[in-house]
Amino acid sequence: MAQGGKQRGNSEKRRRILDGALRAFAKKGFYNTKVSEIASEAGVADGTIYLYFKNKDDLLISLFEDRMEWINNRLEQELENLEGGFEEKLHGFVRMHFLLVLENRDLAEFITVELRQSAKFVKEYDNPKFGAYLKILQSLIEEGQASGELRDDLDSRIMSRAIFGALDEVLLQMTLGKTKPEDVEVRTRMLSDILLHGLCKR
Amino acid sequence: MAQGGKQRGNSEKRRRILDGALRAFAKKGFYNTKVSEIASEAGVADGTIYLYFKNKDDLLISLFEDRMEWINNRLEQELENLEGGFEEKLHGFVRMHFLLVLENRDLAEFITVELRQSAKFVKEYDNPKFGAYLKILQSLIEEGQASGELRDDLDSRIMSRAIFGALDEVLLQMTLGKTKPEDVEVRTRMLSDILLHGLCKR
DNA sequence: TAGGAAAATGAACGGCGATTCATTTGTCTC
DNA sequence: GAGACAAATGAATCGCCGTTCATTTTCCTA
Repeated sequence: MAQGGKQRGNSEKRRRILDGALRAFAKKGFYNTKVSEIASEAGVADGTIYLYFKNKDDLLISLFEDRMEWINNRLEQELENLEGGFEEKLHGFVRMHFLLVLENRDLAEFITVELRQSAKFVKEYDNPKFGAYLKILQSLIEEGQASGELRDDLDSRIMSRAIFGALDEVLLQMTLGKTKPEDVEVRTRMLSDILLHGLCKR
Repeated sequence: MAQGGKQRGNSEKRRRILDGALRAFAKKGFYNTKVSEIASEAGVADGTIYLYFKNKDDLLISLFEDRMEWINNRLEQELENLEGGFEEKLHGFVRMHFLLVLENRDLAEFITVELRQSAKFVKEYDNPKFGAYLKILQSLIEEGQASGELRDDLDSRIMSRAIFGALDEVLLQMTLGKTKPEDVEVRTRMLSDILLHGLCKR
C-alpha cells in the first residue's frame, strides 16, 4: 500500500458511505433517514461523513450522480453490443433498464422514489446525469428515425420522457411487490412491444 | 346562517387548510414545509390545523384523497360523455388527465412529485384513491379488449401503470417548464397516438 | 344581555437530529 | 521512536419546528 494507499483509503471510505446511504435511503427515504443511521450503516462515525460530503443534501446529490453514471455507462456499453435494427435496440434498452436497476433492489427503490424529489427540490442543480440518461434514449429514437424505421412526426425529447416514465412506473410496481426473474422478461416483452406497435390490433 | 352555519364554517375552514397546504407543498415539498407556513397560507392559526387533522402526515394523506377524488370524479364524468370507440376514449382520457391537472399548476406539482413519496413511505396506507384512478384506466383497456379493438395479450394492470407513468412524467416536464395551451394539445395527440399505434411506421 | 359551549388562537415546550470540533488514532519520515 | 501531519471519532451543541394547551373570541340560547 505504497503511493496509492491514501487515495485508495479515501475512495474506499467514500464508497462505503455512498453504499450505506443507498441502503438507508431505500429503507426509509431521504428525509426520514438520520445522518447517524447512514454512518452506522456505513460503519463510520457521524463526523466522518462531513469529511467527504458538505452536508446531507450533498450526499444525496452525489449518490445520484454516482449511480446514474453507473447506469448510463452500463447501458451504453450494452447498447453498443446489440445487433439489429431499432426493434432489437429498444427491446434491449428496456430489458437493460429493468435488469440493471433490479440487480440491486435498493437502487430500484432509490431511483424510482427519490428521483422525483430531487428533480424538483434540488431544482437549482439540473441533474446532468439524469439528463444524460434521457439523451441516450433520445439518440436511440433519432437513429431509428434517421434509418427510416420510425415515424418522424415524433418529438424525441418528449418521447424519451414518456418512455422513461412508463418504465419507471412499472419498475416501481416491481420494486414494491416481489418480482420473479421471469416477470422481468414478461414485462420487458410487453412494454417494448407496445411501444413499437401500440395497443391496437394490427 | 342558521342551522347550516356551523357545518359550513367547519367545511370552509377545512377546505382553506387543504388549499393552503396544496400551495405550500407545491412550492417547497412536504418535508420542507412548516406547519406554520401552511397555517399562514390558509389564514388560520397554527393550532387550528390540529382541530381538523391529526397531524402533518394526516394532512398530507387527506389532501391526496381530496384531490384524487376530485380528479377521478371529473375523469369518469368526462369519459361517460365521450362517444366513439377506444381510440376516442383513450385520446379523451389523456387529454383530460393533462387538462384537469394543469388547470391548477400547484396540483400538478403536488401530484407528480408527492405521489411517489407517499406510495412508499406512507406504505401502510394503501392509497385507495390512486388505486381508483388506475382502475378507471384499467377498465378502459378491458373494454377495448372486450370489444375486440385491442390486442388481448396485454395485462391491463401493467398497462395502466405504464400509461400512467408516461403521462405523469410528461406532465412533470410540463409543470416544471412553462407550457402553453397548444403544447397540451400537441402532447395529447402525440401520446395517445403512440399508445395506440406505436413508434414504428405503419 | 348573560351565560356557556364550541372554535380558534399563538406563545411556549420539548425532542430531535444535522452539524461541529476538541480529542484520539493512525501513518509516514528521518 | 519522536515528531508532525492527516484521518477519524463521537459527544455536545444549537436551532428548528411539530405539537400542545391555557387563554381569548365567537356564536348560540333562553
